[in-house]
Amino acid sequence: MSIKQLAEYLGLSKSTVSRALNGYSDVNSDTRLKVLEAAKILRYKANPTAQRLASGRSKNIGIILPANDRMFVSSAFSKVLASASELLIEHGYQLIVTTISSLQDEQKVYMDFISSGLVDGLFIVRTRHNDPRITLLKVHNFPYVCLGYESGYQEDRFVDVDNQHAFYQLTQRQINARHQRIAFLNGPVQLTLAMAREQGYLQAMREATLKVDKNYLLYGELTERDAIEMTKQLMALAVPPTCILCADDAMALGAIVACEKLGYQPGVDIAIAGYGNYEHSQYNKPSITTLDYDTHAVGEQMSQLILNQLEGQTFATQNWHKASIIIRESDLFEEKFNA
Amino acid sequence: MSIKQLAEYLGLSKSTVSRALNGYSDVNSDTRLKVLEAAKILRYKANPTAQRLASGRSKNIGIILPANDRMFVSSAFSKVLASASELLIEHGYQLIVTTISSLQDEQKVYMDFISSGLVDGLFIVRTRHNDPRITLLKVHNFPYVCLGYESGYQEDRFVDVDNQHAFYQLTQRQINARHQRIAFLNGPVQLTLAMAREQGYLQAMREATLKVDKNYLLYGELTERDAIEMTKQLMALAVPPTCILCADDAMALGAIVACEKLGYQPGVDIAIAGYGNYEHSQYNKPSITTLDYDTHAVGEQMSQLILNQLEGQTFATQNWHKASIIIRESDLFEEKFNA
DNA sequence: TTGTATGCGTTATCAA
DNA sequence: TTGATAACGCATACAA
Repeated sequence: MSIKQLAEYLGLSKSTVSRALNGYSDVNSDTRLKVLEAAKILRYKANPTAQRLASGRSKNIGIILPANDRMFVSSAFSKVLASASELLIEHGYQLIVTTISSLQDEQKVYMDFISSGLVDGLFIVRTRHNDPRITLLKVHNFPYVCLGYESGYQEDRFVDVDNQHAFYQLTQRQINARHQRIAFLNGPVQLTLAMAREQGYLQAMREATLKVDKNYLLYGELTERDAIEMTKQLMALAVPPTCILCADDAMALGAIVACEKLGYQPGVDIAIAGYGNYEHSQYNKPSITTLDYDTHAVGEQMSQLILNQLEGQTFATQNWHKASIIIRESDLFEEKFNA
Repeated sequence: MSIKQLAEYLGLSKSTVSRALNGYSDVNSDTRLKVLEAAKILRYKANPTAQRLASGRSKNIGIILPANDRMFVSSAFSKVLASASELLIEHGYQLIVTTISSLQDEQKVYMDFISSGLVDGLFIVRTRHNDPRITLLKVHNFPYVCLGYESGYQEDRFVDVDNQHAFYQLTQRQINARHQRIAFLNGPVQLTLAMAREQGYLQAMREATLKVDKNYLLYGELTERDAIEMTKQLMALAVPPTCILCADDAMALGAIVACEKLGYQPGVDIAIAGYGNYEHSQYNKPSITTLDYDTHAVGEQMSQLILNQLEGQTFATQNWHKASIIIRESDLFEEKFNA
């Protein structure tokens, strides 16, 4: 069923049918009704590929994720994507996720993707310091929205959790609990989220005039495994910390496991907290104190921002989302910390 | 940079250039070299949309996932997808993931997807009894590969873990440990994976001439939450089980949490095991006895099967993959079980 | 071995 | 308000 057949059936020209279908004003309203009805009866569906070629637009938003074990695994991130997708669908767009393996050249993959006509816009996640992907998209004037922020980002092109404030709060909480030796297991240093979280941590420490031992600030992947290694290092120090903050809940779990193996009891001997409120955190023993944010709102916001660019929509933008502390067992404290 | 410009630059016709680029044999090898070189220099990239329209093929494999919280969250599944994607990329294909919300009509979404020309083939996951999606794809003669199996599936169109044998083994292990009252928290009954796992469980029980109390076989979503509810039911029975097998590790975690809340000590008072070897299972307290399979091989296999259909490739097919038990703490047993 | 011509299913431009 | 006609960028049957 092509537009040609539909036109023949109606005794009209392809162009008239096309205009009627696409809501153009210069078409007789009777004609439009007939066309619409016939389209319904004959179950006519425009071929998206042909539309794309002719119009230059695909109605797809893309996102490129690393094809490794952790591809989709952060449950918080999965929720963000799910709600981003739902809003797009409501507006006639589809989210399409594709993968990049570590063997592929990132710039080339992005370049191919945007020049393929497969997508009209891109979501960029895990933004990095001076992110080369953003440079590329800017150069080619390609619509995008970042999940992540760094100074210089345009207001209408990013959504982020206020990571700095989140970790500022989380650190203050430990300071109020009279911790003095607070370590921070951070994610990869080039990620903007890691930089922001670190800033929040440092700010709180500074304000409390607590010294940050260089050995207390470590970087690794956001995995249990790396956190275990880093925790071992921490606890082997001459003066180990009494509190370990982690860049996400996977690391917090790793820290807990490592501490226990070393004979410490998290939530009693040592305080540990994470970020992201991952599915598992509430069930862990001890349950993990964490930072929670509105994943639904973040996902929606990303879609709204890209639609603003693409469709001239005017969704009100709210770039920044707050994270709030969920107090659980892993950072309850005892007087002994202050010995 | 279109093929037309490239042809003009070379002083050749579009068709010759096209054939040279696409590896046709009826082109002079000198010409081909020139074309290839020029394409490289000028950074010519064929426009996929135009290719698709002209050839009717997209070089994309699609997969449609529910846009809900658990969309990507099983870590085992994420790994499967990652390696499926990697193999596809090696062969010039891309995996594209799109979502379906609970508000959308599934048949319509699948229909739109396959008639859009966006994908050449589809992966079907979470196969169901008499899956209507498969019926649809068969009717339209659209290439697909299932992750999941039910009697009647074609050999070259599915990959699956031998769920039945997996749970047969897992149940036997509990029987050998002299458990007599073994419950099974299963997934949604319409899923083929749930049916197969249940068969394995029943088979082992039957062979051991153990009676399966109807109250011991429950169905729910593969989530911690549902498992918690189901476990409460189980343990409230006049004669509660001494062992709870779960359809996946998320449920196993839920079962553990619920049992502890009720005063039981998993791994001591009660045995619990799961499936999938989720990231978290090894770190839980108690660590979770589970069934592990080669996610990498499964993902690769899916891609190979779809390429066999699409490209006339002849990858050797291995439909069935074995799961093996990883013994951990959650189902260690004590004599008291046999009181 | 190469080139010409046509088609893929739309949208968009311009006359009528 | 409608209809020819030309793109869109490529693939391909057929002719040369």
